Amino acid sequence: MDSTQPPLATIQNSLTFRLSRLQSRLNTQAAEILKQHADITLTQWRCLSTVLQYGAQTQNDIMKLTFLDKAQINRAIKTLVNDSFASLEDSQDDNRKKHIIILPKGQKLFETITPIMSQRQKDLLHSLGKDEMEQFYKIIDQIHLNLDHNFFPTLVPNRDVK
Amino acid sequence: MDSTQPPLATIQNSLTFRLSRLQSRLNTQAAEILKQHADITLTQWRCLSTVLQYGAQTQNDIMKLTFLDKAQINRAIKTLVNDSFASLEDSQDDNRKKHIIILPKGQKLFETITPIMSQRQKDLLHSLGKDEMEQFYKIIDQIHLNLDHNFFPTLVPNRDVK
DNA sequence: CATAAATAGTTGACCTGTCAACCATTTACT
DNA sequence: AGTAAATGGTTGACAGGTCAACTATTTATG
Repeated sequence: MDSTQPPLATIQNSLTFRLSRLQSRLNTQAAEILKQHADITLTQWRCLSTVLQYGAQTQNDIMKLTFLDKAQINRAIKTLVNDSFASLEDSQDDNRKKHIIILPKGQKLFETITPIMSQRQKDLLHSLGKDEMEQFYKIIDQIHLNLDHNFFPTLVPNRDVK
Repeated sequence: MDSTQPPLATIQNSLTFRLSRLQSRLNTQAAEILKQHADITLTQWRCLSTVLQYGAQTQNDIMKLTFLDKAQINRAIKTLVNDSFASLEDSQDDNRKKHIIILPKGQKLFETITPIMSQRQKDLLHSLGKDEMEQFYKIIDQIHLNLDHNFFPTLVPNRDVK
């Protein structure tokens, strides 16, 4: 391979590749920010803010809202409870459900981190126009739709290579 | 939480959240496709195609091109070698380097999978115009730049919450 | 030339995400 | 009412990604 300049322009044409790289950097950064201000993971943060911002009351609510894995949610909540950010209480109407109560410590954390995360998002989108951003979201949605719509007729079970 | 319709519109406004969800779905799908046609992981596939498409000759080349973790690359290559998709030979000029040689089995796999992956990408971008796509890539690049440019002055070491 | 620094690769430990199985409870069905 | 199915939550096992330490070799520096 030529050591002067790798053909980044070409390899980075792969959509999935580019997204995965961006995603990985964003995750690392978010995790750093969280670790810096309190010892909580990104998943824990997402659970906490889903409860406080979007009114999720149970693990199942969080699941529906975030599409995170329910095992992951369960463990994140367990840790939040362990660290006194939250507590669980049995539901009256349905004994399977457990209501997630955010304790003062969790509230305080939320209030500290939220503005930081908002600012981060602003900075990430720095220099992007409003319509560019909307365009971006629109495209993400479209890709989701394309995923839903079961394309890839050529990929359905077939002779394998192995 | 109201059981009728969760406020998806609001939570999904988070850039990182949306990207992470999209990314996770894309990964799952790619992994399925690969598993279906041969037992190789997404990382292994990326290593293989980086060698064959972009002329990477060493693990380090792959690293520079893909930004994958070098431990991850090392183990992926090890497995590819184990499964006779590739082999390693010591470099003449530099005894630290090991040249990655793709064996016929690896070549054949590459030739089988490549058109499938290309088609997949086409399908994912189905109904997106060329300029929309370019716009999309442009925005991804801009976010990368914003990440590089060390924003978040408010986030530098500070009083913590803990 | 000798030492220090950089580079390529390797490994172990750990952490996160994912999958499937499972229990308890509730709901739907006959 | 009694059984089957669905739901909410819990757990164990495992694959994947990440981090840091380490070896061996090469390059840079005084």
